[in-house]
Amino acid sequence: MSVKQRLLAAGVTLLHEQGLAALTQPRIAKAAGVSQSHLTYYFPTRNELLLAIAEQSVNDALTRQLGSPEADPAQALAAAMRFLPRVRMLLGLVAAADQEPSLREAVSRLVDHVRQSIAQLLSHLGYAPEAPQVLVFHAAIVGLAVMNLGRQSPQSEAELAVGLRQLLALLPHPTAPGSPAP
Amino acid sequence: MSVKQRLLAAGVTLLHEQGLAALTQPRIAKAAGVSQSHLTYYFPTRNELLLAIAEQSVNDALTRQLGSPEADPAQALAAAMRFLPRVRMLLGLVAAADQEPSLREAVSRLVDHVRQSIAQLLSHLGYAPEAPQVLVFHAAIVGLAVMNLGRQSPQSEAELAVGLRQLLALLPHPTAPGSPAP
DNA sequence: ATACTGTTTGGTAACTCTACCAAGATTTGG
DNA sequence: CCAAATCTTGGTAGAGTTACCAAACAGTAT
Repeated sequence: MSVKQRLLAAGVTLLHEQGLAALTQPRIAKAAGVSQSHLTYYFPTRNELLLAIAEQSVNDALTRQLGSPEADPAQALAAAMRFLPRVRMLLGLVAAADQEPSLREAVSRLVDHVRQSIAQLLSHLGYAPEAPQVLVFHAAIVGLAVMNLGRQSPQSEAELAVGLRQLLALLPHPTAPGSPAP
Repeated sequence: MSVKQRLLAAGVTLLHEQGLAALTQPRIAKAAGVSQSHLTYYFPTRNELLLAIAEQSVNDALTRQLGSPEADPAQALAAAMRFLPRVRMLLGLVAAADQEPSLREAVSRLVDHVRQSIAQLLSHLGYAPEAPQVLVFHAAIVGLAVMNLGRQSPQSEAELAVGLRQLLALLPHPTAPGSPAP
């Protein structure tokens, strides 16, 4: 494993576990087992580092998400919302992109990919939603996950399940697999 | 206006315009026109300061939101999603609460209040949604706003309008249609 | 061997941030 | 009017951060 990969892996882990504020050069370098000054050899500025970590994190999440054919897609969605490290990572990404316009393209790609996999998941469930429905489905999942991260209470946990159930109820017939859309 | 109020107002402004990372004692003190050391007189620790600013910000947003009987509630919702300073503030609050459990109660109160006002807005529109529908409505609005903050692109702006329209279409018929569909 | 290229390290300058302290300035209560 | 409480400031210790630099190191081609 190259030093560069070790650095990126350490950065992703840090971003997952402690959020954007903990993503500093000394901590990443220490976690990767190299000197801090050596990190700047690979990533001269903090923005380059952040961009590389963001893309790595995005790729990780997508391959993990797309690479696993879930037994129950609805369960997979629920688990994804409950998985705080990823929500934390995404929140950090959004906050960083808000302040650093060069990151927004990466965020856009991530949003598109996630939405595509949500559409795929829904079609596996027997739904055939149109684009606007996938949009609100995606948005609602993001919103539920964010509101859970900020509260981390029994109530917010419960809302994840209730919200998901309600979302599925809003879509066209669940019991008719392969049902065509108008 | 007392010094304490000036400090809180400056903190809210900073949180709105530059996000959580910019919320430091020196900057708030400078914006409020007092010495930095004096800030610690009122707020000995950073967490106390952050909590006070968060609650002030929450109260501001709610009173402004609830205090104005909007001509068109749907327009108000669209405007709220597009208002980046508030989204930025909420994102910072969530991130802070994620790392600082003592903030989560304030976030919970905020979430409840916002959801209540959304329900009120929807009933003004002629809808009579049940609780789970308000939940997904709220979640979708949060998600749309967050995804827009992280991209700030023409596409994300467009999704705000499309998503809102789709959300309203998912709810039961308006019993008193005040405005014809565009 | 020698020169060249890329890797790695320790050290550090310059900056920012939080928290504290001693000492004035101002207001308030008796 | 005076004393006590409250407010306010400059200064600073100590920790953390980014970014840079000179120098040691390793491999590879000449």
